[in-house]
Amino acid sequence: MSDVPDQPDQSDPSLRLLWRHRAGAREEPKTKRGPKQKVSVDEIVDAAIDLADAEGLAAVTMRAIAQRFGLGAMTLYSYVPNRDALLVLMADQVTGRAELPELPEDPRKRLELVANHTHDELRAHPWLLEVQDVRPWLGPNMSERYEWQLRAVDGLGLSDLEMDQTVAVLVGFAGNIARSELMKRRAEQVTGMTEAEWWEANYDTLNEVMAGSHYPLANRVGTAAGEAYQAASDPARELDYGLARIIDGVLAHVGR
Amino acid sequence: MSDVPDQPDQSDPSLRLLWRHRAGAREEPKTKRGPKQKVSVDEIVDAAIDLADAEGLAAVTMRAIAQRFGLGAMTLYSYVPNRDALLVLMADQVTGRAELPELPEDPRKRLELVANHTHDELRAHPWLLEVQDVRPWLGPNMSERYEWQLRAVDGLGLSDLEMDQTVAVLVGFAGNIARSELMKRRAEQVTGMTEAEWWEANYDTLNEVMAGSHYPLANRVGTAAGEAYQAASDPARELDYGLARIIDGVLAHVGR
DNA sequence: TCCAATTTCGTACGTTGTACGAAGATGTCA
DNA sequence: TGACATCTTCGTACAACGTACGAAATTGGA
Repeated sequence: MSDVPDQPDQSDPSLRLLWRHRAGAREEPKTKRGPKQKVSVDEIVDAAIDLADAEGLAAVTMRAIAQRFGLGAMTLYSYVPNRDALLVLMADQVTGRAELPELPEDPRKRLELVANHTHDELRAHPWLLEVQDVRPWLGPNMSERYEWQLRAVDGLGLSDLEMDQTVAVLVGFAGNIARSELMKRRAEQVTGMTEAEWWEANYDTLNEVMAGSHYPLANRVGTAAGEAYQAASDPARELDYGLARIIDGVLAHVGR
Repeated sequence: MSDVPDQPDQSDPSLRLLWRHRAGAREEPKTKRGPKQKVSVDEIVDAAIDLADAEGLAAVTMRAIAQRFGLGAMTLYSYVPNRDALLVLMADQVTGRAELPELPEDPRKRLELVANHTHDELRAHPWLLEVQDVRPWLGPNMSERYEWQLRAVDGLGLSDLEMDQTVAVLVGFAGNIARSELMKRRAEQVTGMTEAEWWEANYDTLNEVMAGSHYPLANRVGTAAGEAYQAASDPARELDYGLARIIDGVLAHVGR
C-alpha cells in the first residue's frame, strides 16, 4: 500500500506531449518493451504541418498523414491521443520554427514588429487561424512567443494587465487581416474567378436584385475602394492603417 | 430562335436567394406546376438559426433541420442549393433581426456603439464567427448593417477608404473579443471544468513540465491577471481597454 | 524461454453532405 | 377530360471522416 494513491492523472494529457522535449518532462517508465516506434511524434507533427501548409487544414486527416509514413491510420493513435491534440501540437511546433527577431529600441517599431511578425506567420500558415479556435494552448513555443511579445510592450509604462491586453489587440488585429486575406484566396479558389471577375460576372444580377434598395455610403465607399485597389479590399493597406491607429492609441495612453 | 442566347446564369445562385424579398428580385416564371412547397425558405433558415443558437453550428445538419419540419433530408435541397448557401442565408437573416440603434452625436460614442453592437450580436449568435470564415456575403441585411456602420464613421474627417478600414478595425476587434469568450465557454464545456478548476487540476503538471523553462514576464503578467480576474483573462475588460485605445487612435488621426 | 508490455493495423460503426432517380402532385394544353 | 410537362418529395446509396475494438506481431526483462 502506497501512501500516495495513484489517482488517475487528472491533468490534461496534451500537456505532457507538448512539453515532451523540455527538461522537466517526466522520463518514460524504464521498461520499453514492444516494437520500437517506427517514426517519432515530431516527424508526424512535421508531416501534418507540411500537409496543412500545402493543402489546407481539411487535408490533414489521420489517414493522409499515416499514408505518408506507410502506416495504418490507427497507428497514429499510439503517438497522439486524437486529432485535436495533433492540431495543438502542430500549432506549437510551427510556432517554434519562426525566429523571434531582436526588438528595436523605438516603441512604435516594437509594436509594429509584434503585429507584422504575427501577420507574416499567419500568411505562411493560414491554418493556424482555424486551429486557434480550439484554444490558445500552453505549449513551450507558444510560451516563448508570448514572453517575447510581452517583452515588446514592457517598459512602456503599461500595467501588467494592460501589457497582456495590448499584445492581444495587436495580435488579434494582425490575425483579422490575415483572415480576410485567407477568405479572399479561398473565395477565388472556390469560385474559380478573381475578385474582379466575380464582380464583373455578378454586376448585372446585383443591379437587378438591389434595385429599389439604397446604400449611398456603401456605394460611395465601395466605388472608392474599387478604384483604389482594383478590388473590394486591400488587406495590406488595412494592416498599415489599422496598426497605425492602434499604436497611436496605445502610445498616447502611456503619454508618449 | 431567340436573339438572346440563354447563356447559363453565370451569376452566383446564392445572390438571388439572399435578395429574394427585395423589390428587384426577379419574379418566378409564371408556371408553377408541381406540388406546393410545404414550408418556406424563411422558415427553414429561421429553424437553422434557432438550432445554431441552441446547440451550436455543428448541430445544424441538413437532417436535423429537415426533421424539425417532418421532412426528408433531401427535401431541403429544393429550397437551398447546399449547406454553405444555407449558412450564408442564416448569417444575413439573423443580421436582419437586430435593430440598428440611432447614432449618438458624440464621435467617441458612435464608434463605441459600432463595436459594442457587433459584440452583443456575436455573443447572442456565436456561430456567426464560424460562418464569417466563408465570406462576408452581400445580403440585404448585411448591406444595411454596413451602411449603418459607415454612417457611424461618416463626417469625422476620414477618407472613404479610411471609413471602411475604421469600421473593419472596430468590427474585427469586437469579433476577437467575442471569439475569446466563445473559446473560453467551449473549453469549459469540453473539459467539464471552469477555467479556475483547470488551472488547479493542472498546476502540478505545469510546474513539473515547465521546470527549467523561464518566462519571467509571462509569469508576472499571468499572476496579475489571475489575481485581478480570478481567471486567465476577462474579455469584458479587454473590450473596454482595446476599444478605448483604438478610438483614441482614430480620433487623434482626424484631429479631435 | 516465456510472459508482459507495446506497437501495429484491419475491420467496423456512426455521422456527415449530397448525387441519383423514382414516385407523387399539380398546372396547362389538346 | 386525358395526357404531359414540370415540380416537389424523399429513400437509398456513397465517399469521407474520426476513432473504438481487438487481434496479431514484436520486443525487453525475468
